[in-house]
Amino acid sequence: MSKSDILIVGEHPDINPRAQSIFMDALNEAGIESEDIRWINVLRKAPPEGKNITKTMVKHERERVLKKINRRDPKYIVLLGNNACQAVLEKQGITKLRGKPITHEGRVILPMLHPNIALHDERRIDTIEADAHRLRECREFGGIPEEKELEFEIVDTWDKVKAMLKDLRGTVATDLECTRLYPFTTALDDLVADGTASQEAIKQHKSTHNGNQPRVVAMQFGCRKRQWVVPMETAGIWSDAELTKIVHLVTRKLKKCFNVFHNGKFDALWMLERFQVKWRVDFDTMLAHYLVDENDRHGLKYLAQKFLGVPDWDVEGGVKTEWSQKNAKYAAHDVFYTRKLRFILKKMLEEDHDVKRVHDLIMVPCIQMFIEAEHRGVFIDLDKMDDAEAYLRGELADAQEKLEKWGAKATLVDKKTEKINWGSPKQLGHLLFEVLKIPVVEKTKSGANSTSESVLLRIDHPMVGDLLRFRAAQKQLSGFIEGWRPYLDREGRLHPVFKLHGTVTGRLSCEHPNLQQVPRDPRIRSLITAPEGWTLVEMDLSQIELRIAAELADEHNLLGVFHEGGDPHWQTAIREIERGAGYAKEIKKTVKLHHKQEGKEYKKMGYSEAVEYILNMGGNAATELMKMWKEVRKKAKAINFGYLYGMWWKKFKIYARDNYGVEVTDEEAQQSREAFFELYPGFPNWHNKQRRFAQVNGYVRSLSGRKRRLPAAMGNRDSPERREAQRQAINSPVQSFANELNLMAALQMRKEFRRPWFRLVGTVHDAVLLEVRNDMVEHVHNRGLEIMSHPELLDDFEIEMSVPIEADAGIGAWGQGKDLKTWLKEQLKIVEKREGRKARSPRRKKRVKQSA
DNA sequence: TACTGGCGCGCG
DNA sequence: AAAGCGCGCGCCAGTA
Repeated sequence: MSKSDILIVGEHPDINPRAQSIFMDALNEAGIESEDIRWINVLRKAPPEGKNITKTMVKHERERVLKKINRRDPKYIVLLGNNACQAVLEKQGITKLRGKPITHEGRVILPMLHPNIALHDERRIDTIEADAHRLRECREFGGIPEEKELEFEIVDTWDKVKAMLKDLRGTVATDLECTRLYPFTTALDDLVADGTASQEAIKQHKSTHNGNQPRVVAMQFGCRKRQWVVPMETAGIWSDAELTKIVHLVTRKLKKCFNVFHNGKFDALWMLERFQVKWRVDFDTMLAHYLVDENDRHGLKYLAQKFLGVPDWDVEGGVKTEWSQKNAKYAAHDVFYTRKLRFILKKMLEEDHDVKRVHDLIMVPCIQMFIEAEHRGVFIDLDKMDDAEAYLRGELADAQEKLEKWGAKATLVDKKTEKINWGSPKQLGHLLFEVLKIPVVEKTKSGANSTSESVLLRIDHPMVGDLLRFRAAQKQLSGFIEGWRPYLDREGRLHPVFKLHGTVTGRLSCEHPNLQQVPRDPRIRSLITAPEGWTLVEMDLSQIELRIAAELADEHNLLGVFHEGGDPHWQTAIREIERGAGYAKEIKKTVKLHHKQEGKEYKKMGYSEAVEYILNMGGNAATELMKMWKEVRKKAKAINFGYLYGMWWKKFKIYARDNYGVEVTDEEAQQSREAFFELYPGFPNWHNKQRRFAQVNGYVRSLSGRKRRLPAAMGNRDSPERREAQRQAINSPVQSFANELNLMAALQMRKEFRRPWFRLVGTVHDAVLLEVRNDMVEHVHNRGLEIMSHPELLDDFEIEMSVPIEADAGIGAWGQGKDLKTWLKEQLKIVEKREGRKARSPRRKKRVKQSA
């Protein structure tokens, strides 16, 4: 290693001395001395006080800097900050470039953060130190460090195919490179491919799919000694027929291997979609790490860095989506390290048997289940979707037109259209609070005048209604009509992706699009349904979190309510209303209607008597008579959950104001909270127990044994952070186990019900969404509800619950599901109609008759 | 021109 | 002193 072989390219000579010493310290730490380096700057002088360095300033210096570099002829160049990158590489984006050495004209160039940034944010020192370390590695290696054990073959001849197949045994790590993330060919893909897509559609396609068609670029396998990289669909090396052959040969061999993936659901789903083969995932390094540390990140590169301390092998985005030698090398790294990680994570997982059981009995089986669910997707009623779109566009235009009258007064206008942007909180705030001089109600965290819904509702101005209509229509249109279009396949199905590692509690998250946030508004929710001959069935665990909380806290009163088949949310609903003295008229009216319905004579009764009466009726009966009760119960549910998980009375005040329109006094709010805990005195004890446990141990567990690590809950010093962690210690086991029950039931249904007539298409935390062939609806309904209320996996986990678990089912378009009796009656009618029209079609007739 | 953070809001 | 939890996504605005 020769001295002075490193050239630092700084911004200008007047570097802040502290920044300079941070940088030099980092270098020294990494074993690089000051005599090893020389220094030049992009600018010869610092810019005048208060002036920033501009792109053009840098441009002018570029040539001089390059000349200087050539004269000094260093082996290694460090670029400090964005301006140095701009000057030398003509590239920007230091956060992406940093830490990744590149070779150029025989020199190694390493972009780093400018040490100035550490003056504002101390945490950046770590990054600077890491990059200094990378510089040392480059210097020791004499170039960009490479994995020495890596030995990959590009499989481009039949001889290599043979050799590869022979090598596929034991533990094999498998991975794919693809042109994009979404494997399904969409209707939009077709339009783009045949050139009939509109400009707008092309733009949409570009932003969701990078403008690519779904193709597999490479398929790679990490074996004991070698990595095999097969060029795939976009490479042009193998014909389609040859690829099919290779894929089938490989698939057959993999059946006998121990198959390791990093996020195997992704790869197996792609192979199922593109080549119709089923791959089994035996171990998933991403999921394993998720269970070992749910708070950390789980990316492959990150884990390789963390556990193996290897250099970053990442490449620019474009390389991953196109076949090339560089792509092959990158691909080989992926499987090489995935295979290495498997052995480390296996050990870590085995350190905790309870967590491992969650992995083995729930998470890994879920991989297979969700591959199928995502492959099937959810069916969309496209005609109805068009109707919904037309309605929403009308609504939006109408609201906007009515708003313009007020917008004309605003001075802040869009320069092009000279109109206010009603979707901009900033412009709207300017209009409301400065032009129209409406008193400010609330500030946002960052100090802006809030224009949130709860604020608008408290403003007395004629435009509020139209503003809310505008926002509602805009939200539904952009989120669920336009937002869904890029994902609709040729059959009109969406294929949401479920992330098994998406949350810290063990719940799943969902994206592309998110099925778990579809509005309950029937205009949107009922767009999700099933195709001809099939029916959508939703089953949900009723009041499951409350039941689990009752169980965990051993809360006798609440347990009692559940054993008697009561409805705690309804109780809270009526009691809280009573407190707020609202809805007296409605309560009496409902009671009267109920008498009429029952054929009983209504005798005048007092308010408190009516309250008792309506309590006994139950929420469902009340909702049948007056629809508003459903909404009231829903709000009460939020209050129950709020208190259960540590909500304070001040927030209840806000909640009562925003949801009931009632201004509650401090005393009343405090009473409300006290009443909840008087009603359920077991909860405070349980809260303390959870807080104490988390404080001592730094984690909590759900009934299944899944861990939620809460380091912030530890220690003796009270702080907002510790409080937050303690509330999480209360909520987490409940949320976690509710989800696990749901998954257990889903897994069992998949096991018991046969593919030709049953498909699980999604889950929503405490509910499953199923597609069932019409003739099997009754069976799935009856057996499915049994499974939901006691999945057999509970026994494998040795969990015994004293609280009864109950499930409900809705049959038909999502959110408009009917009970079994109603649905069967309707089916009979449909069949009769069909028989009247034509005497043929005996098969379908028979099926439905069987079920009826 | 492309990314990031904050906000607001959809769901459980 | 201050106190429900867990998500994803569209949009805006600021910044690179």
